[in-house]
Amino acid sequence: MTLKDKLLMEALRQFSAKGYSGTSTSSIIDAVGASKGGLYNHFPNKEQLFREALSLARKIWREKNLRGLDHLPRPTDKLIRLLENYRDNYLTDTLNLPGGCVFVNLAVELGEEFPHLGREVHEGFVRLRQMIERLLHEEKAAGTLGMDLDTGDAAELLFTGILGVCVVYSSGKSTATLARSIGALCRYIEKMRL
Amino acid sequence: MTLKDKLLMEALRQFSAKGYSGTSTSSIIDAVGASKGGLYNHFPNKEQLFREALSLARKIWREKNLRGLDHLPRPTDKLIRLLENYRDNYLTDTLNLPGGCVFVNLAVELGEEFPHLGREVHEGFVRLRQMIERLLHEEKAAGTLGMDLDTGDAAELLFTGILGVCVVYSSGKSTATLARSIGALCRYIEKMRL
DNA sequence: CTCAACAGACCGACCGGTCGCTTTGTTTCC
DNA sequence: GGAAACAAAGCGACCGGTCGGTCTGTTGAG
Repeated sequence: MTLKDKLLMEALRQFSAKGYSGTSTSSIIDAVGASKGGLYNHFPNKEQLFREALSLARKIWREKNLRGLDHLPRPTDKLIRLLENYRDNYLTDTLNLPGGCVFVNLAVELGEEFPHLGREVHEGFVRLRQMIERLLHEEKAAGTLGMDLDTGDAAELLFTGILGVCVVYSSGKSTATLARSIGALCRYIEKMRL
Repeated sequence: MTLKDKLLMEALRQFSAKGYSGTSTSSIIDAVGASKGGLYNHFPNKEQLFREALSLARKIWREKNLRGLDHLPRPTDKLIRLLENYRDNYLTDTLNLPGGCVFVNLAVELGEEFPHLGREVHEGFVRLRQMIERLLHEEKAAGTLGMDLDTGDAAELLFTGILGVCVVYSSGKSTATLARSIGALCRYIEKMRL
């Protein structure tokens, strides 16, 4: 693995756990046994290192959370799989994301210090919500979801629920609590099906 | 208002928006027109200033979110009122909490840098969840909630939903989205009632 | 006069970032 | 094939500036 990759992974680890301001370039360098010059050969400044670490985080998010969704024909099965992925592959990926979901953890700090990055993360949230609502809408159109269900409200519950789960897990790091929360969300989905 | 109070309020404002590491004592001092001596006359160090700002935040949380709950006899009405308070009095209190819910925003950063403070915040989360489940349990015991409802699962949905709402609002600061999310949670409560 | 409250100069440590140097790997020429 | 020439990667001392925190001096109320 190249130094750049090692620096990016370590940066993501530390940023996700300690925030942007709380992470110094020196501590990233020390952790991978590199030097200032080595880091600044690959990144013009700390902010760019952070941007690329966020890109890596987006890639990891997709790889972990969307895994196995395309095999499943039923939209609500995709949703349940997404939740299980959050529980089994994403949030508990202590190698890459020891601090939990970096987008949830840094949403605020970013919005204040780098408004543009904050907006990007916010748009990611919006897309997740839209994806959930689209899946619910698909299944409703297929007629297996109960005609009285408000897919917007249900999407809202699932979406905010997922983000809340990320907060609780980041705060307490309890896999038992994580499993209980994800389980409650999954059962909510199962109950809305006919 | 005394200098100490002004410093505490300003500290809470900045900590909630920029995090602990991202906020310097100097910027707090500048914002209230004070001096280093003035601040360190009242607080032995930055960490203690932060601890007392968190205590202030807990007081504000109770004042804003529990307002008017005791008049309401029906437990689920209390829950709906709590959600409305989050929407109308707490999250949108731009004077004290321009960054949104400080507990949600700092849950991660704290756990890593001040494990003890992180645990305190986490315990606050657990208490909120317990309060929600207790209210649901009360109403279920009163027989107006449907015997097949799993109060643990419902509490989980509402609890993680509230935290998720805090994240989204902190990230986007959209009152329209906030109203929609809170509305979805309220309708979820109303639907579970007989 | 006294003493707590406050102001602000000051301190060492650490921050993000630069720069000159060494090492390493690749290309080129014979 | 092998050595010279070059470019890129990596290193670490160093820079100005800011951090949290200290200390001395001033001030104003009782």
